[in-house]
Amino acid sequence: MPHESESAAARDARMVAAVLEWFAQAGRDLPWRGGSATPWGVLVSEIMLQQTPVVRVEPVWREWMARWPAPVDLAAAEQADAVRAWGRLGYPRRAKRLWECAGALVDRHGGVVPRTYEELVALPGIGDYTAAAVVAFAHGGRSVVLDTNVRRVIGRAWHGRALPAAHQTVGERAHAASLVPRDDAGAAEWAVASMELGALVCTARVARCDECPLARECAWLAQGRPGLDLAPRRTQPWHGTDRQVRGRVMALLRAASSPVNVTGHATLEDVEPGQLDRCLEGLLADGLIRLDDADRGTYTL
DNA sequence: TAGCCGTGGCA
DNA sequence: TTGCCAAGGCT
Repeated sequence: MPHESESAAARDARMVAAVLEWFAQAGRDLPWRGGSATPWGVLVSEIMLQQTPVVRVEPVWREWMARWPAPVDLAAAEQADAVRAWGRLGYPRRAKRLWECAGALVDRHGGVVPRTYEELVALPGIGDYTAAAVVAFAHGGRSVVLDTNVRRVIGRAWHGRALPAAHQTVGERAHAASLVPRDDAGAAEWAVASMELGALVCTARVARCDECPLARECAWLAQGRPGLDLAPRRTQPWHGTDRQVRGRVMALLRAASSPVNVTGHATLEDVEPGQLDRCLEGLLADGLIRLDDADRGTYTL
């Protein structure tokens, strides 16, 4: 092996070790961490945490765990109850898919959360990240957990890039995989520690480099932290969009205990009829709402 | 494969 | 105040 490769590998190992050491003293004590939660609890937390901050997830997660402590419990519930209990976490399709996931766990896996990436990624609502996360955090197994936090940490510290590209590349994934410790426990620790570093220190907007265990080695910091302001992020439109109207319809139906005449409802008077109809069609197609009475125009979850 | 899908807090 | 963005997945 060439001397350069040995040196790079040693440097990688040193940086990984520094992140693990940092996490041991700075990591948060979250209820789904540290082996105190069941694999099902970990899975539920991962779905809830998709694009949603920890502080908003935690109370809802506790309610779900008390109400549906195992997949079989959620599978026996009504989809509408799952969507309602999802509350305002956002992306209610996640609630529907999690409910479907519980059913699939009962049907295909005897009500048990499987241990392999391949089995997990085949379940509703579980993609590459979540499957890898459940392998690591629910079962202590080795996987390549590559979320936006880990991508940002690696991109900055190793490559001097302010923010990750919109999509993963083969090369990026290969490099991330090469950094994962060989042993199961070390791999799982690296996953949670590198994610935590991205969540608490190496954040997207205000990086706290003075607190970072990688500050001495960080390529991005060494270059003067370039490229943060001109970051080409696609701005998410919101006001007046279908997305907003869908959210308002869902909020209305979540709060209702009986079917609601949505198109005639006072709180939606400002919405163009055409847009409201389009959103209702979309929600019906997504299986998030049901038409109760076509003549009266009433809907339910 | 871009585009789409909620929500709320913060700089 | 408002744009940014937070542990993605699906089509």
